Amino acid sequence: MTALPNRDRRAERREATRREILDAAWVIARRDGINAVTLREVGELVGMRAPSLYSHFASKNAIYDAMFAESWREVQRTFDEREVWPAAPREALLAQAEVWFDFATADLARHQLMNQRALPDFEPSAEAYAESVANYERLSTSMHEMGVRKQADLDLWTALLAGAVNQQLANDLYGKRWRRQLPRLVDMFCDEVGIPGPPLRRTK
Amino acid sequence: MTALPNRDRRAERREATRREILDAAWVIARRDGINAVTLREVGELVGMRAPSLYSHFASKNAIYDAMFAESWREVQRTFDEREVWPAAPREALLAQAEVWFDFATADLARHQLMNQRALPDFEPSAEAYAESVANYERLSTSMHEMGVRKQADLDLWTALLAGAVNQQLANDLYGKRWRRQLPRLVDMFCDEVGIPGPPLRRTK
DNA sequence: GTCTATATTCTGATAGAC
DNA sequence: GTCTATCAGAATATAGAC
Repeated sequence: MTALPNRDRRAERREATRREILDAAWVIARRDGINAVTLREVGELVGMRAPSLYSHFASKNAIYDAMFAESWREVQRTFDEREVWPAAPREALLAQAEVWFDFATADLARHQLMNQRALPDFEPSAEAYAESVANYERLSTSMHEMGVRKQADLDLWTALLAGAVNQQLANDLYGKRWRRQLPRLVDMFCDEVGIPGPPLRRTK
Repeated sequence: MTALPNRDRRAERREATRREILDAAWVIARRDGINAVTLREVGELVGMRAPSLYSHFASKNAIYDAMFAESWREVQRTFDEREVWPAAPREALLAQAEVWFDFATADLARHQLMNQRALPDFEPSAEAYAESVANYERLSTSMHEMGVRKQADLDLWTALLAGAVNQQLANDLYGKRWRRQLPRLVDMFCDEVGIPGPPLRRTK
């Protein structure tokens, strides 16, 4: 009985190539927009001809699908990586808002893929979409623990965050005009839904 | 001295054709997305071959440019058409918010053209962009009259509106989940920036 | 002002040799 | 798994006849 090696070098290599392909797609997306990714250029960046990509992804949309899924996993990871959150509820909410805001505004192409329907012929697969749902559930649970239990209150919170992100990306791509509003938005939200605690300092 | 006719029938006809072309482009955009407009299909809908469109528009982007400009003119017109606005400031703000919200959510393709960068190779001309600036100035003036004078306060207001619109379009396209939040958002805003008046009824 | 014909270029995807 | 060759089709835009 010969023991198999406990590392599958072939699978590792294969996974590394998929990684390279996705990285190349991200480079193009960040440079020219999420729409501008073409198989030819992805291939060029990884040193392959376009048809060879089909050995690793079933289609172009399969590449987008993997990008979509990994973006949402990255959100989760970004939240999980931070071990300490403020104890005071308003400070905690602000910290969460800032993490989400910074993530969303750090990469316009990613944001368009995740949150806007920028790709006419792309719809995430069920598996990829599940990553996004998982993130919403993390948010929902976290808010529930803070006492936000009504759907309408959660909707209010997502609207406040989406609005700040959206305005920042649309009107002040490299600035901080709407990021500065986050403490204010958190206070307004907390006052509205009855989360106690001393108000955060505000930017008036 | 022969009098010229006081109607230029040729110019009228020409303008009517431009109008038909734009209408056809809107039909396609609403059906398949703003990206999906092609000159072939626009031509088909107006009973022309694609190259003939070049007699009326210099390029495909010139069509998008006209669509962008007329969208913003339509916003202006929608606000101008309404003669009576509530006297109470909070009611007035709510009415304005609803008008904007309803306009923005009525047509996803139009919203993507106006407010998101859904078309990689399109940038509005200076003339078209001026229509959007004019709208912001109308908003700014109107808010100023209500006592909202700080840029940060105006930014707050645009973030609240953008957030509600964005969430509605992204997560509840045919519903009213975020439209119902408008009275609440108005009250929160007024409390925050010091606009007096009795609170609106809220949806909690 | 509309047409035909065409240039030019690009796209995602497949077949089959190696 | 990667290649070459190619398909099949789409796109915007231009030239020039009528």
